[in-house]
Amino acid sequence: METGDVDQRRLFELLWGTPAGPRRGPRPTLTLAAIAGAGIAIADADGLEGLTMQRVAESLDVTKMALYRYVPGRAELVALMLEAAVGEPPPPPAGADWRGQLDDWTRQLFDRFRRHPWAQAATVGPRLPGPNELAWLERVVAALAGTGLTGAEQLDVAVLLVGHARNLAQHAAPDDAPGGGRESGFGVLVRGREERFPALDAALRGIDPAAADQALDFGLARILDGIEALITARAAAGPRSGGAAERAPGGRGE
Amino acid sequence: METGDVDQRRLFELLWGTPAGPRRGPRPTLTLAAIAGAGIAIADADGLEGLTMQRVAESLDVTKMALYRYVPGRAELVALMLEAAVGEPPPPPAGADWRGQLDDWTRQLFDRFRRHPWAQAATVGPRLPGPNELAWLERVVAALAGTGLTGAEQLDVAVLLVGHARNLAQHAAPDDAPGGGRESGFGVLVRGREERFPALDAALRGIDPAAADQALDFGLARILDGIEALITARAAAGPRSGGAAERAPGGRGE
DNA sequence: CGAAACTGTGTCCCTCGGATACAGAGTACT
DNA sequence: AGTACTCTGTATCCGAGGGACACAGTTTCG
Repeated sequence: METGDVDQRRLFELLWGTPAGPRRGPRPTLTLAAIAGAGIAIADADGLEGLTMQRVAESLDVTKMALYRYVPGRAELVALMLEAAVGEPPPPPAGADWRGQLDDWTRQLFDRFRRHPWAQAATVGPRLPGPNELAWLERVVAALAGTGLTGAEQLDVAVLLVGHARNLAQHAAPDDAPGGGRESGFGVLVRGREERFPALDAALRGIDPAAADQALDFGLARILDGIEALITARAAAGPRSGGAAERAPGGRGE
Repeated sequence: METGDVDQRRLFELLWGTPAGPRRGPRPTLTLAAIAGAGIAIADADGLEGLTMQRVAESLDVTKMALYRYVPGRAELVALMLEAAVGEPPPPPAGADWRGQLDDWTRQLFDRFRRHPWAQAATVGPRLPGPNELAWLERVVAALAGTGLTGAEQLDVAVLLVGHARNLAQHAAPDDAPGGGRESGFGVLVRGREERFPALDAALRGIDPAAADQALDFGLARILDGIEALITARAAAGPRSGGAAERAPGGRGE
């Protein structure tokens, strides 16, 4: 499993190509969308390691090899599943400023990741993004237009938010830890080793098991606060004509 | 490959257990550390999908099945490799405040991830952390002790920073994109579809290819700014006795 | 010195991704 | 209409890889 060899050219055609005109032979019984959908259903239930060409084929009432008429291999199938699973980005909330838009955007993306835990594993390493994925990105950059951030910074914000949504979805994926307190996860590991992890022990002691798992909110608020600080500082410092204001000199932001 | 079935009990023993006393039979020719090291070398070179029990065994001059005397299976081997690859956390920079400590911490972790690209894929989904991993976490929480943040918030900061380091390592892993501009990555996809991704196109146009890939710095600065804002606000609002100040009410902070 | 326990090995099996060759179906051209 | 071409789904086969199992050799304890 996990051959990893992706046929970039074929995959590009699958993700970005047009449906192609009328062919000559017998008409296909399957569609890319149907195959991706079947794959998603399986991966949602049993994870990526439960996704086999055999099972996808069975769920579509065809032979395993029939799938290879549509998809070059497993890796490309996963890429198609990912593109279908993220779907089109939702419309931005009406009348929201950049912060409201990004807040909503991140939560929506988080939700997508939570619904498809396998998407975590499918988004490791450099890969070819699909139209939907790029459309999500477009939303972030569009929301930040006119804030005074440079193009590079706008993309960096997108990377930052995607990362946060992705990561938090991972941590809270199947809500395996009912309480976030000392009883679950790290708690049982720290117990009995308090002298080795004193700070962790102290931190875990003062946790309300009910009000935990707000890591998404917390991190998102911090990130947006940091961006807001940069935007206001940038606006106060030099409200130049909104032209070719490039990456501000000075290495590490601020 | 990627069986995914992890023997939690055995793995816990491997990660946290003591080396055990003298046994009876012939003394083992291998060590867990040696096996993990061999695995790391292979995965560093060819990625996780290049890591097979066969190859690990060959590089240690034993049979494949000999490995199973030490490690329950491939999944557990990867967990051991991860624990060994992250290693012990570096000592905090002398005389640094919480911000300096966290900044250094994140960059060090980023470096670890960059050195072992497979660690990305090995850290998806909930898993049992090892002593080293917990020691890294301890450092963050220790750095934040006395800042007025609650225990839960301190852990949330750790999650946030780990996520950022992990994500950025992924994006810039093998510096495949020499320039970050319109020529690489998204650039070629946006070109010719400017009407579909107008904001992306505008953002990509104004990018200095040389000064790109500062996403780590940018995101980290934003995150730390956000945390700093919270800390100062918390200190200004109510400098109570540093006792049981729990999660501040108000849902989405700020 | 024998028994027990542990190590490394050889062999076997199953699953899974993928290549290849073939038979049928539908379309385009004469 | 008929024929040739092309595309679809299939059956068969292969190799790689993870892991079970039984066996032989080795070391230590009673």
